[in-house]
Amino acid sequence: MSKQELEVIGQDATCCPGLSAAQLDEDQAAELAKVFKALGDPIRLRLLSMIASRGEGGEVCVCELTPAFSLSQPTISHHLKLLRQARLIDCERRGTWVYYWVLPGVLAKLAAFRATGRTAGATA
Amino acid sequence: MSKQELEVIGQDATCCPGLSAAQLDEDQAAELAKVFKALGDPIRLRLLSMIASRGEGGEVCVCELTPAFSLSQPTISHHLKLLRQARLIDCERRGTWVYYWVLPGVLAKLAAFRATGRTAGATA
DNA sequence: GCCCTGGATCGAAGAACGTCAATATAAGGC
DNA sequence: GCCTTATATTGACGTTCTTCGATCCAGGGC
Repeated sequence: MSKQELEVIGQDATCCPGLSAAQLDEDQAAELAKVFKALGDPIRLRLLSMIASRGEGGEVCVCELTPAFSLSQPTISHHLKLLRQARLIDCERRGTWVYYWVLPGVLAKLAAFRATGRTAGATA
Repeated sequence: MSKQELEVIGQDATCCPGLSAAQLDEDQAAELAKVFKALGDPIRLRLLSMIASRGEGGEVCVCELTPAFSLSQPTISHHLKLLRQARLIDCERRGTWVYYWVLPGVLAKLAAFRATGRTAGATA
């Protein structure tokens, strides 16, 4: 099923016809914009990158993330919350610590957007 | 050369190892965030979608874009400027009218980011 | 029970953003 | 030259974002 997406993405010279296939309606644009907005901050991008660096099924403790930035602990916690609200990551408390991991779904939808111009009307 | 990227993107179940390959440093994150921020607004997404709907080499006149939204003409002009500053589109004046088209480069970089975790240190 | 530690939440301050009306600029027609 | 049309720029206003210090909550050890 991902075959068609692959082909379109593969053509660097014609990368945009993906976008073109169908124009975004207002609802699709609003939903997509939320995700892009969540990614539109360097701190959040680095947080996501650090969490994703553990690979499939990997987790990172907040106690590893916070000291990696010269920002206060509440600020990091706030950015993690925004990433969670964008359904890009999720977390679980285990004992004293909280662990975060990446949710692949929404990122996959972004790729689908580029490839087909649609949001693959999944989970919302 | 896009072969490897294709493979990674194709695996929905393991969509994130792409991100994982290399962690973003501050500069990469800042540059990427600019693009995501430009995409993080529903109006700009729809503008980009409308322009991209003309396909490779296609153009759209501003006089077609502006009436598609219930926003003032200066506001649309402002959003187009932001998309231009993010190197997502470019424009040219021909007579009285101005025509916009999509620049494939940066969008391709976004795909590369998802696929390899790097920004393919290209133009900007 | 009390204390300590790791994280989240609250509330406020400043910066950035989206929008508009007004104005400026560019090009064409007279 | 002047007038009109299409687009960009300016300046202002309200909203949203980012950040912080202060505080709260959850869990573990005593």
